[in-house]
Amino acid sequence: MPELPEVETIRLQLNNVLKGLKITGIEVLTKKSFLGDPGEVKGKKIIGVRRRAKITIIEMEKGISLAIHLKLTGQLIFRKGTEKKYCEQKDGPFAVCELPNKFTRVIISFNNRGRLYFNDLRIFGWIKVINTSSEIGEEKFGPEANDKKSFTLEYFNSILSKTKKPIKLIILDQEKLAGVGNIYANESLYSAEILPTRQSSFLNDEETVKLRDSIIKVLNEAIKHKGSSDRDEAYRQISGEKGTHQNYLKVYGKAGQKCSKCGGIIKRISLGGRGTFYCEKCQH
DNA sequence: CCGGCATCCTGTGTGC
DNA sequence: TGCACACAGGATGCCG
Repeated sequence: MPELPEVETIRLQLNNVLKGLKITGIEVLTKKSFLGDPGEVKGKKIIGVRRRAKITIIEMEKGISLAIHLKLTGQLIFRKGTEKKYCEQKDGPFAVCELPNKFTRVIISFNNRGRLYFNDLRIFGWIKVINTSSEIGEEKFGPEANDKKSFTLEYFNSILSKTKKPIKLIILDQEKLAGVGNIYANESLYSAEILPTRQSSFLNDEETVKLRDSIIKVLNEAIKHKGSSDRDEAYRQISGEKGTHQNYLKVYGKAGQKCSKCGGIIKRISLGGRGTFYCEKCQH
């Protein structure tokens, strides 16, 4: 679920509330969800929270970090015993009125009585104690997709020219471009008016420029709107509130509806085993 | 090396 | 109402 904009929103908010705190305890409720020794981080002070691709990295003193991947259904909810809890959605697996809940896998406690709840319905996500960034394969990731300085046009041209794969699969490949997931791959291609199935090496110069601009623009817009909580509404900000960018999506999950630009019908196909949405009329 | 598929899990929605 | 099946935002590992 969470892609770059959602993880970036969480990172920013966690950085605000966790910086300077000490970890006082780690409770692992589901073994598969926590990799490494919880004792290694106990008592450590938090220096800051950063992000690489879709991984949140809580950096502590002595070069130790907690790397967190939310995969499809992970949530990170921060709460202090005293503060008013967010409670809008009472039912369903992603409601966070009462914590811990059935899907809470790890609870991290801090010296200000705050707690960070890692919830994950499908148990695909993980928290990992790391000493070096290579333990999460950081050096393998491509440039950050929302950063026009590292994601250059020259770089984009070079990776596209080398492959015959459909363009959507390339922008979803974290080793080529870091942070784009299924929602924003669909939205970016729509914005650039390019079909997801187009062969990468056949994009012309104009299309390549437009697609790069669209990816950067779409991701940064979504960050402004604090991410998308679509469909099952798993994604939450650290307060438990939903994001708002779902209200701005143009094609993702909209099969059968009218395109807002041209009135054409939004189609759904499967590409690389993932739901793929596009407007047949305005994407070429 | 590549594409395609199954896999890790649990839950919801749809159609018969 | 029951049941079977499709689908779900990610990423890896296996196969031929």
